[in-house]
Amino acid sequence: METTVKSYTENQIDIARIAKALGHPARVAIIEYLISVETCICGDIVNELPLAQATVSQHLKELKNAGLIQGSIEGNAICYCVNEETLEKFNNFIQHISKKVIKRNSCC
Amino acid sequence: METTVKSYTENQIDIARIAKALGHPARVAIIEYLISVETCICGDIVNELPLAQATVSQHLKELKNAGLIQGSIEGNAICYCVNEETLEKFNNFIQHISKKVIKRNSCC
DNA sequence: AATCTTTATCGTAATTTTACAATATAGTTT
DNA sequence: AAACTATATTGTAAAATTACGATAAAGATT
Repeated sequence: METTVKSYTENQIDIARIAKALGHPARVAIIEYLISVETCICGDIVNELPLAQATVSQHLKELKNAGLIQGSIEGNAICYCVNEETLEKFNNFIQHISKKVIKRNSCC
Repeated sequence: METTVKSYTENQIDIARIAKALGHPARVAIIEYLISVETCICGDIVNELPLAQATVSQHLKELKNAGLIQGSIEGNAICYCVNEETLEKFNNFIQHISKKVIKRNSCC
Protein backbone atom coordinates (compact mmCIF):
# COMPACT_ATOMS: atom_id res chain seq x y z
CA MET A 1 0.00 0.00 0.00
CA GLU A 2 1.53 3.29 -1.00
CA THR A 3 -0.86 5.87 0.29
CA THR A 4 1.08 8.34 2.42
CA VAL A 5 3.19 10.25 -0.07
CA LYS A 6 4.84 13.03 1.84
CA SER A 7 7.10 15.72 0.50
CA TYR A 8 10.20 17.15 2.15
CA THR A 9 10.27 19.71 4.90
CA GLU A 10 11.97 23.08 4.47
CA ASN A 11 14.57 21.98 6.95
CA GLN A 12 15.36 18.75 5.13
CA ILE A 13 15.85 20.67 1.90
CA ASP A 14 18.02 23.21 3.66
CA ILE A 15 20.19 20.65 5.44
CA ALA A 16 20.61 18.68 2.22
CA ARG A 17 21.73 21.82 0.42
CA ILE A 18 24.41 22.49 2.99
CA ALA A 19 25.52 18.86 3.07
CA LYS A 20 25.67 18.74 -0.70
CA ALA A 21 27.93 21.78 -0.73
CA LEU A 22 30.29 19.90 1.57
CA GLY A 23 30.02 16.81 -0.60
CA HIS A 24 33.24 17.28 -2.53
CA PRO A 25 36.82 16.96 -1.21
CA ALA A 26 37.78 20.26 -2.83
CA ARG A 27 35.07 22.09 -0.93
CA VAL A 28 35.94 20.41 2.35
CA ALA A 29 39.53 21.45 1.72
CA ILE A 30 38.44 25.02 1.01
CA ILE A 31 36.46 25.23 4.24
CA GLU A 32 39.36 23.76 6.21
CA TYR A 33 41.73 26.22 4.62
CA LEU A 34 39.44 29.17 5.29
CA ILE A 35 39.30 28.43 8.98
CA SER A 36 43.06 27.90 9.11
CA VAL A 37 43.82 31.46 8.02
CA GLU A 38 42.64 34.80 9.28
CA THR A 39 41.73 36.35 5.97
CA CYS A 40 42.07 34.97 2.49
CA ILE A 41 41.72 35.33 -1.20
CA CYS A 42 41.00 32.89 -3.98
CA GLY A 43 44.56 32.93 -5.27
CA ASP A 44 45.77 31.32 -2.08
CA ILE A 45 43.06 28.74 -2.37
CA VAL A 46 43.95 27.83 -5.93
CA ASN A 47 47.45 26.95 -4.78
CA GLU A 48 46.04 24.71 -2.09
CA LEU A 49 44.09 22.58 -4.54
CA PRO A 50 44.91 20.31 -7.46
CA LEU A 51 42.45 22.18 -9.66
CA ALA A 52 42.39 24.92 -12.27
CA GLN A 53 41.49 28.43 -11.18
CA ALA A 54 38.16 28.32 -12.98
CA THR A 55 37.21 25.14 -11.19
CA VAL A 56 38.12 26.54 -7.80
CA SER A 57 36.04 29.60 -8.55
CA GLN A 58 33.15 27.31 -9.41
CA HIS A 59 33.51 25.43 -6.12
CA LEU A 60 33.63 28.72 -4.24
CA LYS A 61 30.44 29.76 -5.96
CA GLU A 62 28.72 26.62 -4.78
CA LEU A 63 29.83 27.11 -1.21
CA LYS A 64 28.57 30.67 -1.48
CA ASN A 65 25.21 29.58 -2.91
CA ALA A 66 24.77 27.16 -0.04
CA GLY A 67 25.51 29.98 2.38
CA LEU A 68 28.58 28.25 3.77
CA ILE A 69 30.93 31.06 2.85
CA GLN A 70 30.58 34.74 2.18
CA GLY A 71 32.88 37.10 0.36
CA SER A 72 33.46 40.78 0.04
CA ILE A 73 35.53 42.68 -2.47
CA GLU A 74 38.74 43.95 -0.98
CA GLY A 75 40.83 45.88 -3.44
CA ASN A 76 42.13 43.58 -6.09
CA ALA A 77 41.07 40.39 -4.35
CA ILE A 78 38.02 38.94 -2.70
CA CYS A 79 38.04 38.02 0.94
CA TYR A 80 36.17 34.82 1.63
CA CYS A 81 35.08 33.73 5.08
CA VAL A 82 33.11 30.83 6.46
CA ASN A 83 29.55 31.86 7.31
CA GLU A 84 29.19 31.14 10.99
CA GLU A 85 25.41 31.07 10.98
CA THR A 86 25.01 28.39 8.31
CA LEU A 87 27.70 26.21 9.82
CA GLU A 88 26.07 26.54 13.21
CA LYS A 89 22.73 25.48 11.81
CA PHE A 90 24.29 22.46 10.19
CA ASN A 91 26.27 21.65 13.30
CA ASN A 92 23.13 21.74 15.39
CA PHE A 93 21.34 19.36 13.06
CA ILE A 94 24.15 16.82 12.94
CA GLN A 95 24.61 17.01 16.67
CA HIS A 96 20.90 16.50 17.21
CA ILE A 97 20.86 13.43 14.98
CA SER A 98 24.07 12.11 16.43
CA LYS A 99 22.82 12.42 19.98
CA LYS A 100 19.64 10.53 19.20
CA VAL A 101 21.31 7.62 17.49
CA ILE A 102 23.67 6.79 20.33
CA LYS A 103 22.84 3.66 22.27
CA ARG A 104 19.93 2.61 20.16
CA ASN A 105 21.57 0.09 17.87
CA SER A 106 19.95 -3.08 19.03
CA CYS A 107 18.60 -4.42 15.75
CA CYS A 108 21.51 -4.26 13.27
CA MET B 1 52.41 31.31 -9.56
CA GLU B 2 50.81 27.91 -9.32
CA THR B 3 53.45 25.69 -7.84
CA THR B 4 52.01 24.00 -4.78
CA VAL B 5 49.50 21.56 -6.19
CA LYS B 6 48.31 19.47 -3.29
CA SER B 7 45.89 16.60 -3.39
CA TYR B 8 43.20 15.81 -0.85
CA THR B 9 43.71 14.13 2.48
CA GLU B 10 42.05 10.85 3.35
CA ASN B 11 39.93 12.69 5.86
CA GLN B 12 38.74 15.29 3.36
CA ILE B 13 37.69 12.55 0.97
CA ASP B 14 35.95 10.67 3.76
CA ILE B 15 34.10 13.69 5.11
CA ALA B 16 33.04 14.68 1.61
CA ARG B 17 31.68 11.19 1.01
CA ILE B 18 29.54 11.36 4.13
CA ALA B 19 28.37 14.88 3.37
CA LYS B 20 27.51 13.94 -0.17
CA ALA B 21 25.38 11.08 1.09
CA LEU B 22 23.43 13.60 3.17
CA GLY B 23 23.20 15.93 0.20
CA HIS B 24 19.70 15.03 -0.87
CA PRO B 25 16.44 15.80 0.95
CA ALA B 26 15.27 12.20 0.54
CA ARG B 27 18.34 10.91 2.32
CA VAL B 28 18.07 13.48 5.09
CA ALA B 29 14.46 12.39 5.49
CA ILE B 30 15.50 8.74 5.62
CA ILE B 31 18.04 9.40 8.35
CA GLU B 32 15.52 11.43 10.33
CA TYR B 33 12.98 8.68 9.97
CA LEU B 34 15.44 5.99 11.01
CA ILE B 35 16.23 7.75 14.25
CA SER B 36 12.55 8.37 14.93
CA VAL B 37 11.70 4.67 15.03
CA GLU B 38 13.19 1.78 16.91
CA THR B 39 13.54 -0.63 14.05
CA CYS B 40 12.51 -0.32 10.47
CA ILE B 41 12.20 -1.73 7.03
CA CYS B 42 12.32 -0.18 3.61
CA GLY B 43 8.57 -0.51 3.08
CA ASP B 44 7.92 1.96 5.86
CA ILE B 45 10.44 4.32 4.36
CA VAL B 46 8.86 4.21 0.91
CA ASN B 47 5.61 5.45 2.41
CA GLU B 48 7.44 8.33 4.05
CA LEU B 49 8.84 9.63 0.79
CA PRO B 50 7.41 10.99 -2.46
CA LEU B 51 9.46 8.52 -4.48
CA ALA B 52 9.13 5.17 -6.17
CA GLN B 53 10.33 2.09 -4.33
CA ALA B 54 13.27 1.61 -6.70
CA THR B 55 14.44 5.16 -6.06
CA VAL B 56 14.20 4.78 -2.30
CA SER B 57 16.21 1.58 -2.56
CA GLN B 58 18.82 3.49 -4.54
CA HIS B 59 19.01 6.22 -1.89
CA LEU B 60 19.34 3.59 0.82
CA LYS B 61 22.20 2.04 -1.10
CA GLU B 62 24.01 5.35 -1.19
CA LEU B 63 23.59 5.90 2.51
CA LYS B 64 24.89 2.38 3.02
CA ASN B 65 27.90 2.94 0.74
CA ALA B 66 28.79 6.06 2.68
CA GLY B 67 28.59 4.04 5.89
CA LEU B 68 25.79 6.17 7.29
CA ILE B 69 23.39 3.28 7.66
CA GLN B 70 23.73 -0.44 7.99
CA GLY B 71 21.21 -3.17 7.35
CA SER B 72 20.68 -6.77 8.20
CA ILE B 73 18.25 -9.24 6.73
CA GLU B 74 15.40 -9.96 9.09
CA GLY B 75 12.95 -12.46 7.72
CA ASN B 76 11.17 -10.97 4.78
CA ALA B 77 12.40 -7.47 5.34
CA ILE B 78 15.66 -5.66 5.94
CA CYS B 79 16.28 -3.76 9.12
CA TYR B 80 18.14 -0.55 8.53
CA CYS B 81 19.80 1.46 11.27
CA VAL B 82 21.91 4.59 11.38
CA ASN B 83 25.59 3.75 11.82
CA GLU B 84 26.62 5.47 15.01
CA GLU B 85 30.32 5.44 14.27
CA THR B 86 30.13 7.24 10.92
CA LEU B 87 27.72 9.82 12.23
CA GLU B 88 29.95 10.44 15.20
CA LYS B 89 32.94 10.97 12.96
CA PHE B 90 31.01 13.44 10.85
CA ASN B 91 29.63 15.16 13.92
CA ASN B 92 33.12 15.58 15.33
CA PHE B 93 34.36 17.14 12.12
CA ILE B 94 31.51 19.62 11.81
CA GLN B 95 31.78 20.50 15.47
CA HIS B 96 35.51 21.05 15.11
CA ILE B 97 35.04 23.35 12.14
CA SER B 98 32.12 25.11 13.74
CA LYS B 99 34.03 25.79 16.93
CA LYS B 100 36.96 27.28 15.07
CA VAL B 101 34.93 29.63 12.94
CA ILE B 102 33.11 31.29 15.80
CA LYS B 103 34.24 34.80 16.64
CA ARG B 104 36.65 35.12 13.79
CA ASN B 105 34.58 36.96 11.22
CA SER B 106 36.32 40.27 11.09
CA CYS B 107 36.99 40.58 7.38
CA CYS B 108 33.69 39.83 5.65
C1' DA C 1 3.45 -25.41 -4.64
C1' DA C 2 1.30 -21.22 -5.83
C1' DT C 3 0.89 -16.62 -4.52
C1' DC C 4 2.08 -12.59 -2.00
C1' DT C 5 5.30 -9.29 0.06
C1' DT C 6 9.47 -6.95 0.36
C1' DT C 7 13.56 -5.34 -1.41
C1' DA C 8 17.23 -5.13 -5.02
C1' DT C 9 18.82 -4.65 -9.63
C1' DC C 10 18.63 -3.43 -14.54
C1' DG C 11 17.86 -0.41 -18.30
C1' DT C 12 17.27 4.07 -19.54
C1' DA C 13 16.30 9.07 -19.98
C1' DA C 14 16.88 13.60 -18.13
C1' DT C 15 19.42 16.50 -15.38
C1' DT C 16 23.33 17.99 -12.72
C1' DT C 17 28.10 18.08 -11.57
C1' DT C 18 32.86 18.43 -12.48
C1' DA C 19 36.73 20.13 -14.87
C1' DC C 20 39.23 23.00 -17.96
C1' DA C 21 40.67 26.38 -21.63
C1' DA C 22 39.58 30.70 -23.19
C1' DT C 23 38.01 35.01 -22.27
C1' DA C 24 36.09 38.90 -19.62
C1' DT C 25 36.31 42.16 -15.83
C1' DA C 26 38.21 45.20 -12.76
C1' DG C 27 41.44 46.88 -9.60
C1' DT C 28 46.73 47.72 -9.12
C1' DT C 29 51.19 48.82 -10.37
C1' DT C 30 54.55 50.72 -13.29
C1' DA D 1 47.74 54.48 -20.15
C1' DA D 2 49.86 50.05 -20.50
C1' DA D 3 50.78 45.94 -18.33
C1' DC D 4 49.87 43.00 -14.56
C1' DT D 5 47.05 40.40 -11.06
C1' DA D 6 43.10 38.24 -9.20
C1' DT D 7 38.80 36.45 -9.90
C1' DA D 8 34.52 35.42 -12.55
C1' DT D 9 32.13 33.79 -16.52
C1' DT D 10 31.37 31.26 -20.78
C1' DG D 11 31.46 27.27 -23.54
C1' DT D 12 31.83 22.58 -23.58
C1' DA D 13 32.80 17.65 -22.82
C1' DA D 14 32.71 13.80 -19.73
C1' DA D 15 30.94 11.72 -15.82
C1' DA D 16 27.70 11.19 -12.09
C1' DT D 17 23.13 11.62 -10.12
C1' DT D 18 18.27 11.16 -9.99
C1' DA D 19 14.08 8.98 -11.06
C1' DC D 20 11.16 5.37 -12.65
C1' DG D 21 9.17 1.15 -14.81
C1' DA D 22 10.09 -3.52 -15.34
C1' DT D 23 11.93 -7.43 -13.57
C1' DA D 24 14.44 -10.49 -10.35
C1' DA D 25 15.14 -12.70 -5.93
C1' DA D 26 13.85 -14.68 -1.79
C1' DG D 27 11.36 -15.35 2.28
C1' DA D 28 6.30 -15.65 4.07
C1' DT D 29 1.62 -16.99 3.65
C1' DT D 30 -2.10 -19.57 1.94
